[in-house]
Amino acid sequence: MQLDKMVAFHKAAGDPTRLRIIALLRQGPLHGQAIAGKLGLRPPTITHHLKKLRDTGMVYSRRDKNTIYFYLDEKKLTFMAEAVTRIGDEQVKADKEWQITEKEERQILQNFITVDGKLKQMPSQLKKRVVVLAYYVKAFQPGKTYEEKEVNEYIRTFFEDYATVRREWIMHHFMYRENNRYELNPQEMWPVVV
Amino acid sequence: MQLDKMVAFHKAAGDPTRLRIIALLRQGPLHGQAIAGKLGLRPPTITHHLKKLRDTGMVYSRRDKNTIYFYLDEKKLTFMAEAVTRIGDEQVKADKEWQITEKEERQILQNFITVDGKLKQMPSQLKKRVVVLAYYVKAFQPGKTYEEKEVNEYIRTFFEDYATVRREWIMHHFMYRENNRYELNPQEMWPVVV
DNA sequence: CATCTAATTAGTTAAACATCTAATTAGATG
DNA sequence: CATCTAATTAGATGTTTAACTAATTAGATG
Repeated sequence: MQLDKMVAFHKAAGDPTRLRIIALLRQGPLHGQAIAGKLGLRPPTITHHLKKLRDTGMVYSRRDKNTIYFYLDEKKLTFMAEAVTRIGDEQVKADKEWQITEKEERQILQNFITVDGKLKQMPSQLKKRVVVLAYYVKAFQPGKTYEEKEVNEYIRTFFEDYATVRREWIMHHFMYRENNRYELNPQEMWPVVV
Repeated sequence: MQLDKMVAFHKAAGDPTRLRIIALLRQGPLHGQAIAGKLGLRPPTITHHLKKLRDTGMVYSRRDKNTIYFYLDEKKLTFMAEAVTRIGDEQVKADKEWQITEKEERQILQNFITVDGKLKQMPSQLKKRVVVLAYYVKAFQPGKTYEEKEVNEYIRTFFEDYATVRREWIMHHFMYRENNRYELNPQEMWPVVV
């Protein structure tokens, strides 16, 4: 995540009124007037704050008749909130040989994957491991959720140790787990390779 | 975590210069002039920013001769960064019968713990469970780290299902795990009971 | 198409804030 | 105790921002 996006996120979260809006939306969607009422503020003030929250992507809206409902995207919120705990990692990666060409990528996949698509072994070098993890995770459909069993079964079609692969997908933010179901993260949360 | 502390945290993190300072300190401690040099700013500016970072508790300092080194407290940083993803939970607790007197606490402990200190069963009601978890976790020394084996052994002196207890301690932020070692969190991170 | 509702934009005001220079303080050392 | 180094405080300046009122816009509906 780049610096100015992180700044925008924390600036957005760094205001009592906006934090209270986030707290309200965690309970479920609300429309502007309702928020204004609950907080004892005027509608334009709410618009002002919602604009900042929406700019970060953690809030989105849907219209129903005349009323616009605002929703909290808890996944995005969590991702952005945790980004500061990893700050600098991306730069380190960018410096330290983390650039990768398509040619290199092909080479890595060729080295670790057999002709019939099986993973020979999990690469121990981080960069290579991420390339391999990204390759296999693309089989999942964005937005769809999967049971742990399904995930395990899919992994076993190409690698025996399914627990390791599943754990690494979570660890590197390719997927996340909620209520014991698994779902692909948006690509912008994936580690920066290629 | 209360609202104004969260506001202060995100205000502190909502500035590019301060985020760059956090990124620098993640690599290890630095003194003021070094930070000023790396960021191309004047020392008073760094003092100004460090004051804000220190006020939140995520940065602390140690003196060595004439030079003051600034350290990042990554545990505190992580805790505060993640607090926004749980915002409102505490209020719900505070409303919903979450006040507890010392008398009630004694009663709960008496009900669930035998005379020789064993846990009869894990309470299913959240409030009671937290009371019990807090009681047993106090055996650990603040600041000391423990191997998973040690933790398990201790739990087994009072309850068979050590995995559950260990997991709940982590889940409720009584302890945290790092490099496969366990350590007590500061009490301010514990759930608000008593 | 006139009218209603909810949201947004425009413009104002007071407060907060990031940065700088200059002056001061806190400790260490000869 | 004079002097050095590093950090902090004080004060100034320009920018950002949270809140409001008043005016406008975007859609829905009779």
